[in-house]
Amino acid sequence: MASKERILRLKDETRTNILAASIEIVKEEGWQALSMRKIADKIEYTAPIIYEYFANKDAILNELTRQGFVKLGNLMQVAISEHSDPADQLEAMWIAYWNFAFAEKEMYQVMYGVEMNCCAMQTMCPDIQAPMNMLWDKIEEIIPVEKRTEEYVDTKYYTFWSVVHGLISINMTRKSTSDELNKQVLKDAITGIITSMR
Amino acid sequence: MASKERILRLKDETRTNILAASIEIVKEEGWQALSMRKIADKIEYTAPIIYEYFANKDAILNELTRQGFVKLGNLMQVAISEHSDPADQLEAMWIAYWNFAFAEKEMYQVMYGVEMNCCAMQTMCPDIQAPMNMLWDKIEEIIPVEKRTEEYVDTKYYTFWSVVHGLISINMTRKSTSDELNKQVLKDAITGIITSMR
DNA sequence: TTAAATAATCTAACACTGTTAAACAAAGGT
DNA sequence: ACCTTTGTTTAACAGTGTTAGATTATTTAA
Repeated sequence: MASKERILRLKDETRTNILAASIEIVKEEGWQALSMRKIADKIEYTAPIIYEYFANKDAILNELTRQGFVKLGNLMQVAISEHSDPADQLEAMWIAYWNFAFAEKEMYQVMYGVEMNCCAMQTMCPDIQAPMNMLWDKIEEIIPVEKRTEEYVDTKYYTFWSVVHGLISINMTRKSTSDELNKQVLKDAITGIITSMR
Repeated sequence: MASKERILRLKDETRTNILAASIEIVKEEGWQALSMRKIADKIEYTAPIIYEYFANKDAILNELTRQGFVKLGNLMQVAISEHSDPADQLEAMWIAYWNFAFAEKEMYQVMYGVEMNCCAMQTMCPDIQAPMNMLWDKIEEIIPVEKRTEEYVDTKYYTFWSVVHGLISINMTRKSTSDELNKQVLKDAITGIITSMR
């Protein structure tokens, strides 16, 4: 009966292998170069076998996206743990967000890219919502009680996200801009919004 | 000898038809549904003749992108002409940018989408640079002379763009946010940056 | 007007893509 | 040993961008 477990473990392993191979290809050649046959080649199987583990290609991308959000959430957790002042924590969280975007560039593109299938976003599984909630909660914490309405927190959250995400996407298409300029704008924007909301 | 001109006019016409058909398909089914055979169907030809007018599919997308930037530039020109105060002009320009993004959603995605081929951006033909220059110049105009260094203008330009583009992309993936909230954040951000830079 | 040359257009194919159905092989249980 | 289930592959379909060759239509020259 233990062989059942071994086989389940093996199945799980090739599932993991599929995802690992996918992420490898995406990192090497960009996510538009990801093909079922290329994945199959890398895990030394033929393409149809992948459909035993994932419904289709989108399901693979969805899973990668989910894992990306989990990773981002963990990085934010670390950022929080390294500071005590809420404002410092929030800043560290956004910088973690920024660093993640460039450390896992292709990942970020799949996670936030305009081109992604919108259905994935509508599902909005908890893992995907987690980083957003972490930021939302921290923003709420910083805003003084007398201003703290849901709408106000929302506004600030979207302002933050817009600035950071906008800056990231602009830097992904045009790499010409200097890193100092970027960090300058980023830090300025973050501290600006933080001071403005308390 | 006038027949030569007629023929050239006809050639130009089918070139225009190809672009018109493309934009139609893109608007109807999104830019990922654009295929050479679908274009050919729409202009009542077969696929290979498109290659008489465009080197490949990317060339078509590039041309559409160029035309998008031209259109955006014109809209900005109108925005300028409708105000006299530079700060009002700049605000109107960004709002024109915002409106363009949603009026020509697919266009904007092709123009600024993270997924686009980066080579198109490296070429950076004048038409593509035009709207950027218009904004840059207007920002420069508003900044008082004592602060007016190239780096400072750059910083402000990128801050603007980040906020607006970020807000746009976020709203393109998630439509849930209320329009009032968006306009609020947009106007707040624009006036905020404007007051901060003079 | 007819013949040759040129231009315009299409057919067919190649090498890909995601995806599915059917065939096959290997293992397990009875 | 047989049957069933599971894992895996082969072959195919419909679609993609793109190109070479054949075909048709038009213009030019004799």
